[in-house]
Amino acid sequence: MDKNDTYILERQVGFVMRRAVQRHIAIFSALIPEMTPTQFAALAKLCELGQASQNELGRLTSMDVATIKGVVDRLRARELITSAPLESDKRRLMLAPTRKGRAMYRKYAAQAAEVSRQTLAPLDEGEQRQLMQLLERII
Amino acid sequence: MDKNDTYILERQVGFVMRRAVQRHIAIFSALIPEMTPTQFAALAKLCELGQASQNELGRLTSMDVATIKGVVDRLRARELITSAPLESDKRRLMLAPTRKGRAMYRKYAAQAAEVSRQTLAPLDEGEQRQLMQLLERII
DNA sequence: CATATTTTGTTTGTGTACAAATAGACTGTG
DNA sequence: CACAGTCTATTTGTACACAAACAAAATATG
Repeated sequence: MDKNDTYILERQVGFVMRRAVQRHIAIFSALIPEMTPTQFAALAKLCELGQASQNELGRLTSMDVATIKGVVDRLRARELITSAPLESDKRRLMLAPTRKGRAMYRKYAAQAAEVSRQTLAPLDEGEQRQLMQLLERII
Repeated sequence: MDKNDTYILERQVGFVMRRAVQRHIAIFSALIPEMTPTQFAALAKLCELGQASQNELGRLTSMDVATIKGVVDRLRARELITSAPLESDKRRLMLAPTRKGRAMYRKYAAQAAEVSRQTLAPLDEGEQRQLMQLLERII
């Protein structure tokens, strides 16, 4: 078998990305132990929108229906968001942040930006921009 | 609030990486529906090593003790690997691929490389190298 | 040698992540 | 209006991922 034919785990994008995500999550949970990146993403997007249906929020945060349900359930259990069926379309579950949810978001938005900063810290500014642009193109 | 102070979910590395990983996993499961990326990683590394303890394999594939246990359990249930306590160190559980496991690895190694190729397909060769190098630096 | 520490593995609990099946509500078209 | 197709949400099952607590075995150190 030729050396170049060999499958080298460490050189596969999937493996490297998985490790980079692991490091990112570790940084996140060190800086923001109160919630997970996923929960913060959902809360942040909902605060940005003011309100949204569960499905909508899932699409905008790239979570599938089952995943967003779990995240929403946990945010609601902590009283960070509310949910109520929409009168004009009884299929839809409208979500909105509570005052507590907004406060939580405001409290951690700067920290969350710091998480991104620390994650990218090994790179200079130009490299950071490059990485982001390259990543966006393989989504 | 200044516009530059606003936390924009879509511009955070964590979010973009999460989406890139999602796409990668989708490509993987389309090309190799028989196993998950994680399972393939463990099998590939074990085939490369010939044998390893569960702990060792976990470290080399970046899986924590609980995760590698689950992955090993599932690979063993499918008779792709065997496990046996080591006589000279009864704490350690030595793993080795079965003939079936090696065959599985050989069968899909090329496909797995193709997964990486398709994941990076939107980029030209230079950009692919760049992305890999940048990712490796933020691990 | 005796015991403190480290290493390896297991278990439990929580939280993503997705597929597939189901149910109820809406919409479009005949 | 009827009803086929679509949309939203839920449920179930499987698979990572990690923290924390535990047990057993090995190693280090006094």
